[in-house]
Amino acid sequence: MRADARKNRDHVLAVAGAAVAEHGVDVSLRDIARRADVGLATLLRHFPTREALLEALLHTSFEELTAKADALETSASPEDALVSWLRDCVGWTTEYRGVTVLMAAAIEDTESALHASCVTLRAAGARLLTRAQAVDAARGDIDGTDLFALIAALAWLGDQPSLASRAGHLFDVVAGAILTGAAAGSAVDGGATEGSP
Amino acid sequence: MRADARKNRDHVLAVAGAAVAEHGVDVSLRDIARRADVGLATLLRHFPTREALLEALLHTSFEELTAKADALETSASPEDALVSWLRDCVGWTTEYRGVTVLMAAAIEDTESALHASCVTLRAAGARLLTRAQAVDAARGDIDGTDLFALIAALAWLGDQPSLASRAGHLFDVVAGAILTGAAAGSAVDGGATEGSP
DNA sequence: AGATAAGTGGACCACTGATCCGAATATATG
DNA sequence: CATATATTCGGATCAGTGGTCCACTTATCT
Repeated sequence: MRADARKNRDHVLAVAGAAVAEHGVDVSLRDIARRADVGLATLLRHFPTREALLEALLHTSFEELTAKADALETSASPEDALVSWLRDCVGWTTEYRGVTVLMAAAIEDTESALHASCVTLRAAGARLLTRAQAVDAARGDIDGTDLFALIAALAWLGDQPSLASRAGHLFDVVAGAILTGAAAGSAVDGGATEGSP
Repeated sequence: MRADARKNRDHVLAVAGAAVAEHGVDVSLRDIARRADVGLATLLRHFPTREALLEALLHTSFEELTAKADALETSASPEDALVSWLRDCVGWTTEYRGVTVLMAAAIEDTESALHASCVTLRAAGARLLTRAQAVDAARGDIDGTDLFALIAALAWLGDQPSLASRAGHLFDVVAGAILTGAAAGSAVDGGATEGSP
């Protein structure tokens, strides 16, 4: 790649990061190009689709999450590791408003630029889940895809302005449903606001 | 309203129903107008926003769901009534792909044409929930909005092609989390496919 | 320095929801 | 039945979206 192209690419990526943080992943690509003083065509050549742009943007985040899963696998009890990692996953998505829908679509779309990252993430979660199931800390009738779906659903809740305030509490509820309950009381801090209609 | 206008309105509504059933709630309004042999402006005068069109389209469904809640309140045990109604709600949304996002946005947007219907639905669910909580059949730390959020999250799962296959099973998981567990085993048929990665 | 391959971005396309306004039309009145 | 009027209609238009094309510029290598 030519030096100026690399510079342009990096600059676009930096601007895109700011734009996504500000307006969510549905931000207009044309706006990003404008803010980067670059033609839309240039942006689209470096990143042919919105997914490709996001993949480049979120790549390190994905790696961090899978690394964290690996670390937790040896540093924490199976149930603590699982719940802690789930919390990290859901919490992470809040930084990228709207990314949940794209990830849900990508997990089965091998054409999507986000596909590989999503599959890796699911595998990392599946490892933690299996480990928890092995010691009967998590119910046995769910698999990695179920876990991925639950993460996505909880993350989606956090994306909805009207429901985001409940996301934290409902995370505890759902996490409690995943765990068998033996040690759930300590693993899940159910201290959220009591039901207040 | 003039007779021809009413006829036009009804015709548009019928066509919209077919279009939404076919392509989901994000179907192009222009397409609906075209299929109804009507100008886009005509459609938008009868239904100024997409929400308004959907409100007219889903009005009877909303009424049926709240009526069902009322009926269940006297015909079934608190836990059975709650779970059965939840299942109906989630199942209903599958007929209108994409409606979940709009409903989540409408529940707190008093300007939305769907606002009133969503609030009514939430209230119906809250009644069933309170009744179940009164006999300790449902956990006490969730309220009507939490329930609405959980329904929305499960419905959203059903909207995602890649995750829809898990929606049924995960409904059981989440329903089990709402119930206290005393009678959960019988109220929730956990017979879905075992985890098969 | 010149040849050549690579990168660029303005102009364009089809599409979206939304708005305007002259034309068509149903209804009410003479 | 004929005319007047108020209502409804829909094509034209606008700003916005993602995406594609291609003449032009520019960096790089010989």
